[in-house]
Amino acid sequence: MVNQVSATGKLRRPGGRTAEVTRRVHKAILELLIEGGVPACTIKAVAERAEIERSTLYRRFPDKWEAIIDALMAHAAADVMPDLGKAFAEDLASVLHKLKATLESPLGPALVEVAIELRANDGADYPRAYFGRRMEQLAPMFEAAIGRGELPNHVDREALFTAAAGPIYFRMFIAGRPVDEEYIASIVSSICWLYCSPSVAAKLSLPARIA
Amino acid sequence: MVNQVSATGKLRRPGGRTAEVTRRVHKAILELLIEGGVPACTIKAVAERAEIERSTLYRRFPDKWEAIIDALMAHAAADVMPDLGKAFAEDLASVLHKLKATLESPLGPALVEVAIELRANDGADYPRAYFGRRMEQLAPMFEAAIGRGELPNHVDREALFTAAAGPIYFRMFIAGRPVDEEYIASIVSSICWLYCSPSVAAKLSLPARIA
DNA sequence: TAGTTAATGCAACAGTGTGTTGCGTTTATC
DNA sequence: GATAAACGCAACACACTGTTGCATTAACTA
Repeated sequence: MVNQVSATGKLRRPGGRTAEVTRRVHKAILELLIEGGVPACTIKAVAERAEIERSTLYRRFPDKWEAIIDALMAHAAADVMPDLGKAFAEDLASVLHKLKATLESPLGPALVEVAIELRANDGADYPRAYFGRRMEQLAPMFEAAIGRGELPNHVDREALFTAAAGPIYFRMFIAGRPVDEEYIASIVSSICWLYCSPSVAAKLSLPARIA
Repeated sequence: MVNQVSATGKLRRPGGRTAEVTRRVHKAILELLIEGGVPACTIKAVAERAEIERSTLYRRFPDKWEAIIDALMAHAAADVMPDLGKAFAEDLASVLHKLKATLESPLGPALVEVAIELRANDGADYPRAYFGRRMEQLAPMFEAAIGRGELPNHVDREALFTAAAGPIYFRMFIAGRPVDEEYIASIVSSICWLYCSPSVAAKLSLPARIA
């Protein structure tokens, strides 16, 4: 009788119309997040944009945050990283440029806001899952660098990426300052200086200890 | 007639009862943010906690975010940094431990949430102001380190602090992972390795290029 | 292909938070 | 002490959330 999904967490008729509804809901959520951020992404607005009923959304998701998570995880799963280049420094710069572009897009603040909101409420499950997905996507970059001998086999990938991406998030959202080419280049230099093998680091024109 | 403050931005009778109302509002906002984060910090709840009228809040602040900014800026202004030690690495570690404690407190997610929310809506004025205030508070630490010869005179203080604090924010809120003693120590080592003068860096037992 | 029922559409409802306004009262300032 | 700034009070309109009962459609399966 009750159409709730919470019991199993999965729909028992995932095909056809249901799949179409899911697709439209994801599309509507992402569009609304891009257009007006989380404040614009209300259940009512999502339902209208997706041309479905509000009650359908409430029967599918416990609250709007679960719906947003669903859409963002699907979006992340479909996302692809930049093509690999010839050197780790080059690849890392590409990844950070892509990150900058994402965070500067209207979807950027929404991504961060969702992570913060969910951490404050329901723990860190979503951030961990989202971050884990991102690390998986970065695996080819790390493996290529290790294959070239630029990074040691046992490099702490998460620590490296955190040291690279953390300052970008911080500078953009916490410090409220722009992230430009030069800043990204300085991050790449620092990371390589700290993590890459001596032969790679030696080639860097890093004005070390002077930043 | 209309009691609005938005025109000048300042109250024309800031003393006595008005000052008491301001004090109670700030106290109520911080308490509510600590107890239940931004979701708990509604205009209604603030008014009840501060034992004032809702309309008074609406006449003072354009919206609840302005009220929250007011309370957080006052809180930041009254905040003090840890006492200075004998070495820059020591001081930086103290600051990062304090940051970790703040971010792990119930007020932590609220601070980030406010920064994100405001950046998405009204630009980056508040994050810049808040960050600027924090940098001012860190000035003694930098000047002491420069005085000891540990940091060069022209060190980019904002870049240094961003490289130190950014990964902590990222690891805690974006990656959803805990920040422990060891991680802070590794950050301090990395920062000193990158920014401190060679004589200081030489003393560090940083497992460089191995993380 | 037909039957079962999961999934959705529809409509009404209660509850809560936001933001505004008019008017009377208190009190800070000169 | 006079003036009006600031506040208290009360009522209002509006938007979003979340729920529920019943009708309708259509996805699965036997």
